[in-house]
Amino acid sequence: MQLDEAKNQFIQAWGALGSSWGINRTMSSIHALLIASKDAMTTEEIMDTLKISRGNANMNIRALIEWGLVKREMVAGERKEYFSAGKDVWEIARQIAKERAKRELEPVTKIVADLQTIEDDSEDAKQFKETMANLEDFTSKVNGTLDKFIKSDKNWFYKSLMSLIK
Amino acid sequence: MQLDEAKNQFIQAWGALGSSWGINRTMSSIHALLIASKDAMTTEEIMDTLKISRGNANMNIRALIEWGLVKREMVAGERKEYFSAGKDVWEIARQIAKERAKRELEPVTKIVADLQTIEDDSEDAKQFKETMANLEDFTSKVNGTLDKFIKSDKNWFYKSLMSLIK
DNA sequence: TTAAACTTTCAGTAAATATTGAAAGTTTAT
DNA sequence: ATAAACTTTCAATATTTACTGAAAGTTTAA
Repeated sequence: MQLDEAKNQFIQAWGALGSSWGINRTMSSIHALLIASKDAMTTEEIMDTLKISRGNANMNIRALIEWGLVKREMVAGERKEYFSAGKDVWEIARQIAKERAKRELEPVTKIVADLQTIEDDSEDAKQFKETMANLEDFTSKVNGTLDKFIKSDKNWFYKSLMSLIK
Repeated sequence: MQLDEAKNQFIQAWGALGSSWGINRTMSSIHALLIASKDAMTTEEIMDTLKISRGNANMNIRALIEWGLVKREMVAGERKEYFSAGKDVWEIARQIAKERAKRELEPVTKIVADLQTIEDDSEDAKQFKETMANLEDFTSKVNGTLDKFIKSDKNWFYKSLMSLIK
């Protein structure tokens, strides 16, 4: 297999993975392309390689920057902007976990907490409240772990995980 | 707040959460409805409550059953099928993790392993292989943890998690 | 067996989401 | 100040994904 072919397959696979987890295909593909590339790339190069429009490239690069997965780089003497992605997989996972927890888990946790305040003592309501309480307990534990993970350096998490999986 | 209103909000929130994680809204809503309901429900009741068509209800109920999140129940003397969802949040998380890892993580892991076999010793290729190796290491660790999680009883995971987050 | 009670399928349609590309906006060098 | 080099925006459009509902299929009781 050639390097180019390998990169290509990686871009495909990463793009598909993203899209089945609710991240748009182009965003994941650009991310994959930058992960697989040694050097930083310009918008133009990204457009050409992935055969996407300027607008699409621009929007998704910006999204990746917002997620903290890609950063802008200036090359001395050049007017263009260059983009690169971190190669540290732990860091990538951390960033993704952080963003998604913030955007999607937190709002639900808030609602679930509220829902336990209903005043109704039917059997049905009792059971509902119990389920919500369990759910809150669970999400707060997940969040707690994520928080530690997010704040931790790679080593801390690595060690904990190792001891966890023995 | 009334119980019905609370259930409603929960259904909305759970549905939105699912859809931002690549699980369709109806599927998550039905799941939420069944989690929030003390008794098992028929297709008819689900259709009415969520205002969805028969076909949609049927397809998503079947998907939930495939995922192991919902089960059919027969009520003695009744011809209709009743459906209910487990209320144990740990079990739910376990089931979801298991299904998604199988469907979406495994294929990528396989590809990533392959991609390290390219024969090319440019700097660029060297770096690419290194990134892929890290990625493989990472996913295998995640998978290992998931496996333990999936096979474990609630207690095992609870204890491990507690020690992890201290 | 047959007909009522129920479940499943699927072609057509609707809704949500992503993409394009041209125009507007911004920055920089001279 | 201005024009070239570049970035951003957004309305129109294409693509993907989900939903409907009627028809076909299945099961059960008598």
